Amino acid sequence: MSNAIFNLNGRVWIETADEKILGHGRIELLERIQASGSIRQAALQMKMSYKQAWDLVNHMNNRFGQPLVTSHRGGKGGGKAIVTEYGLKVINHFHVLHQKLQEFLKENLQNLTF
Amino acid sequence: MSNAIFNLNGRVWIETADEKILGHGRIELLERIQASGSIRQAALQMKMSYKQAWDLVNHMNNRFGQPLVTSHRGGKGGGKAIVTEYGLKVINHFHVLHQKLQEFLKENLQNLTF
DNA sequence: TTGCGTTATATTTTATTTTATATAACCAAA
DNA sequence: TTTGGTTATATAAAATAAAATATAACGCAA
Repeated sequence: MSNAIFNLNGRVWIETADEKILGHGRIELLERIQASGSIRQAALQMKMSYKQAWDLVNHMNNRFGQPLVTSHRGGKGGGKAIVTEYGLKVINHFHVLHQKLQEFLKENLQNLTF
Repeated sequence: MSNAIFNLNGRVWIETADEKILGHGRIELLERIQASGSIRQAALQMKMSYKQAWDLVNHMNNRFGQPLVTSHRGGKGGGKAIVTEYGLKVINHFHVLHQKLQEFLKENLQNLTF
């Protein structure tokens, strides 16, 4: 039977020896960049500052061996950002992990006795 | 084969509809209170302020149906805090969850391809 | 060549969180 | 009855984090 009061939740993330480099929030950011073609639009959608979004993208690009996002300024629309093939692969990979975790959480919620 | 650069990590926690009420850090706090018999000593060990530790304990006691920690001031040693039977049960339960998550993480690290 | 909307970056300001400080209440034991 | 070390609580100070602001660079399109 399920527990009506408490819920079991969780997160997974990718880290190096000393820092987190990819998790739930960054994945959402990547997806919104992919959908909008713009770091700024993605930031607005997630109610974060452009600076914060740019820092996150920059950090990911630095930590992974190759860029997950490439960007250009000027031109039609003022500029653009796209998620690379590698970035898309990372997103998909993370989705699988996330899905598996949801199953894990669902299974273990059943056993909660408090 | 395992991945030499990246690691997969994660956490689980108990929450109500609107807030987290028990996770990794609070469990460690409970354990240290149990071991030392003191909120203050537990806080010192975890390098957090007494206030922060007390707030966490108070929050847990409020959110769960019954207290996980009971405390008394004055007397021998100046006062004391103990983890209730219910609290001990919660700790053990969380340990099982944590252990299962570690296995989950270990299994899925194998599949990391980036 | 001018304007547009974005990327990229630095700096300042504001807000939030954390830590420090102070103080009262408490009670067993000396 | 005094001491000691803790619980419990409030307030002030300090440290961090977040947000706002400003500005240059950019290149396509009108």
